[in-house]
Amino acid sequence: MAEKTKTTFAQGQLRALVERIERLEEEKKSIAGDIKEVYAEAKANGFDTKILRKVISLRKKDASERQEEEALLDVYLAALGMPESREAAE
Amino acid sequence: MAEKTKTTFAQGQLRALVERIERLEEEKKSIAGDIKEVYAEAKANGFDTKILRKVISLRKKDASERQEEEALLDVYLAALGMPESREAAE
Amino acid sequence: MAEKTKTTFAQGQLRALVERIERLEEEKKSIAGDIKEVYAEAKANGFDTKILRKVISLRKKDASERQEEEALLDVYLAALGMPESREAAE
Amino acid sequence: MAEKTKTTFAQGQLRALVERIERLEEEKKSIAGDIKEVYAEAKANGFDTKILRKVISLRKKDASERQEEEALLDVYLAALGMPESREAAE
DNA sequence: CACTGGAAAATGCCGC
DNA sequence: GCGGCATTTTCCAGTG
Repeated sequence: MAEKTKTTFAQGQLRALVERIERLEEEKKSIAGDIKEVYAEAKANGFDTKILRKVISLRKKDASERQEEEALLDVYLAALGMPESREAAE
Repeated sequence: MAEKTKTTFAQGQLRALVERIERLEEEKKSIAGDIKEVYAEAKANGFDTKILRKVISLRKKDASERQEEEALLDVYLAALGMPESREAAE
Repeated sequence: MAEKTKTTFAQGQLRALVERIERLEEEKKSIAGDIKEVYAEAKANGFDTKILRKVISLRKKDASERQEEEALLDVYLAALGMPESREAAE
Repeated sequence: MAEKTKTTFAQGQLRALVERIERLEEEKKSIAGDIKEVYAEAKANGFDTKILRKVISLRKKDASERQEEEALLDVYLAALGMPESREAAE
């Protein structure tokens, strides 16, 4: 029966998708826990975690800003017909 | 010079902490990307991602509800002066 | 001078917005204080505030669960191509 | 029956407390909604709400607190060899 | 007074 | 591109 086969197949697929997602979210959560532990350790060593978080977020911002610059640079280089020129600059 | 040694040590510690955190956040982000990919794949196979997300969140909610029930039980037991009664249930 | 006028106008607007927001946050804070007082009064009358808080949060959760169910229903109806079917139920 | 009277009284009290708290939380929520509206209006008038929020939160913090945080942040950033990183962040 | 847990705020993400 | 929603992060009050 074609319909049933299709439905069954879709069910199996769905099940597999849900499992994969839940597995990945599990991993993500676990890593989040690890991060928390590192902050706890930092605090135990006398660091101010609030400031530490700010430091991390500043560095993140710097990085993404740099990425933007690089993306823009790529656009300019591409416009000049020099698409791979800046590979070496990394 | 003791002070300088201490400062240097703290610097090294800070550096190490920042690196560990950033490494872990990298991993977390990568997994988030994987999850996104699974949703994309689901969509490509004809699944409605909005519903799929609902399914995932419902299952998550069921899990947290169970936890909430246990927390409530703890509160009630504590209120009855039986703080450790359900230790064994863990 | 058009530019200055525009700038001045924007300044006045900004000032007004900030004042309105700060005023509202003041009110919000005041109400939070009232809530605190009610809990204090409850405690003075022999109620266990921890349990009281649980009760409140459970009732809140029940409410949001109802909403969640309706949202889920919407998603399903939409998936079945019946986007406005339950408008009347609001 | 004294016990029953006491219990009934407590029930009525509890009910009243719960209602008062829920009423206040309702008001609080309503004001939060008003605040959201003001931000929406600000955005509609061309203001960057993200910056606007930052303005509000800066005004909330008192000056000396801000100075302390900034000083400590500078120390951390200097330890990481990023002395100028936070110029732009404010 | 430090810690934990829960509320509020902020950010990011998805679909339209 | 934006508005709304969900997640994440931050903050704060209560507790021991």
